[in-house]
Amino acid sequence: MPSELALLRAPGGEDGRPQYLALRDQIANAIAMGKLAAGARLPSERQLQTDTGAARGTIREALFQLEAEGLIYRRDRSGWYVSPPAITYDPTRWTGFMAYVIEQQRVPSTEVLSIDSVAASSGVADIFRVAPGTPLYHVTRRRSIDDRAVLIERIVVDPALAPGLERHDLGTSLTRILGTAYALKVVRNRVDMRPCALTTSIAEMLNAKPGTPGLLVVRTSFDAEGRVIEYDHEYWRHDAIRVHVDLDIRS
Amino acid sequence: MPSELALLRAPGGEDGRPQYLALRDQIANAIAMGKLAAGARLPSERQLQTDTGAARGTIREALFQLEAEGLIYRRDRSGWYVSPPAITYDPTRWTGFMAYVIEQQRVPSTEVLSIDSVAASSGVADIFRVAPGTPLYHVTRRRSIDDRAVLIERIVVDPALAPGLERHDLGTSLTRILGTAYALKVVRNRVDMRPCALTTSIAEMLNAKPGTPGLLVVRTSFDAEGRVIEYDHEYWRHDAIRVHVDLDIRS
DNA sequence: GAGTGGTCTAGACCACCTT
DNA sequence: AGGTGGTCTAGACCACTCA
Repeated sequence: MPSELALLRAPGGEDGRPQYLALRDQIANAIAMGKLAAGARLPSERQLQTDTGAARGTIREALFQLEAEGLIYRRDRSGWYVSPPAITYDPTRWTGFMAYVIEQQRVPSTEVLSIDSVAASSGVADIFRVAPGTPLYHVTRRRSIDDRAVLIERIVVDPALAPGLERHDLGTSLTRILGTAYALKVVRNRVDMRPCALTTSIAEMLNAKPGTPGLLVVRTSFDAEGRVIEYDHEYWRHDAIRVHVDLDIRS
Repeated sequence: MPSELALLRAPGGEDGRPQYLALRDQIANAIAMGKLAAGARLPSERQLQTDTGAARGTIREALFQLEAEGLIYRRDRSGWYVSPPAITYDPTRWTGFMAYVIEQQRVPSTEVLSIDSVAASSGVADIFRVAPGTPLYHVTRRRSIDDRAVLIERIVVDPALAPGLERHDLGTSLTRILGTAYALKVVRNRVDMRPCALTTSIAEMLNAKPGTPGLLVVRTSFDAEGRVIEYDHEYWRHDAIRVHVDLDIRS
């Protein structure tokens, strides 16, 4: 049974254009035309093989290409799916993930994967201005948009500033908890971003294949006294985020 | 003749770890230990085949993985090379590419690939607040760090604000030319960033393979009157850039 | 012209997800 | 249990780079 996608034998080869790019174009078009909606599942690789007559490796190259462009993603060993639109992230207006996503008419959710007390390594101790070995909270959370897991974050918080943090519901907004329960108000954010590949451990938690392209966001939040309130590593699926900054130039 | 890298037969397979990840680790280690310096060329894929006994496809998977992580890059049909360190880009302190790179002890260069007058499409006309069809300058440049091409940019400028722009040397800092020759001072920057894949035309100009991971930076610069001074699309090699923002939260 | 990566084929077996 | 993607092999020919 041919797939509903009406794929032609990929015409590449004769002209200079590689076959896998021709197939990429067909699928990209199907997405652009709305024949494949966001979240829809693509035909299986073997189905695409019989549809197009190409070898499986060629099919997969086309899929990898689309993945790199952020048009599709995979759930490990389950299938390929059309990526939903990305969320816009603005570090200058940071009010927390939940508020952010809701503002963009999407449905956020947060799961706490673990919360531990870990002795500060020398690097982290430096950032928090505490002695190496000082116990710090490590909170690991998974955040989803419309039920698709899009990021894993590892947050470090100083228990001296937020004693008993583990007794709060960390499945909501940590920024709000720190503000209301501990009167810690963020007045300055330092944000670093860079493309990366998801490591095996992170990829597992995102139900992705290790090596999937990602974006690493490192956020350091300070209060008015210059103390570090949160030190946060966020590993995003690269197709889920878009960064937007709008600001006056410092003189 | 074995390569100088002393690669073992990749041990994967017996344990759960895939062979290509084991090979990835060996190469990543060689880079971390300094056995492969930044800019150094890796052994050829066929050399790695004979070194490790793995099939070429497996070798290439390891290389793709390292590429996604930003550790290595390829020059199309020439070979694989160790990536130099990334440049840190701070949109809040934007003073122009040249100044930026020099500040980080690297050597920048800029080539003008083309400069044309193009009728404004409706989208661009909107941004510049001119009638669609109004002629606008389109400048395409290639910028390199230490002689490695790292980004292609396409800048749009309104000739009404900068008449005769094409008669200036655009191989230097456009920001400076606009400031000194036209008294156009940027006071506000809007920056959008997102991971992308390099299209065929961009990839060609960067001497990269189409589909190579990249980062797209869209920058819109305004002057004190709110006029758009520059509208700029920058396509970066993803391993060449790191974004850093440090700011006070707006209340 | 020799060597490089780029593309492509046609198989195979596996771990895991799904039903 | 059947189907999915994940991994791997062993070839082949091509376009292009580089010396």
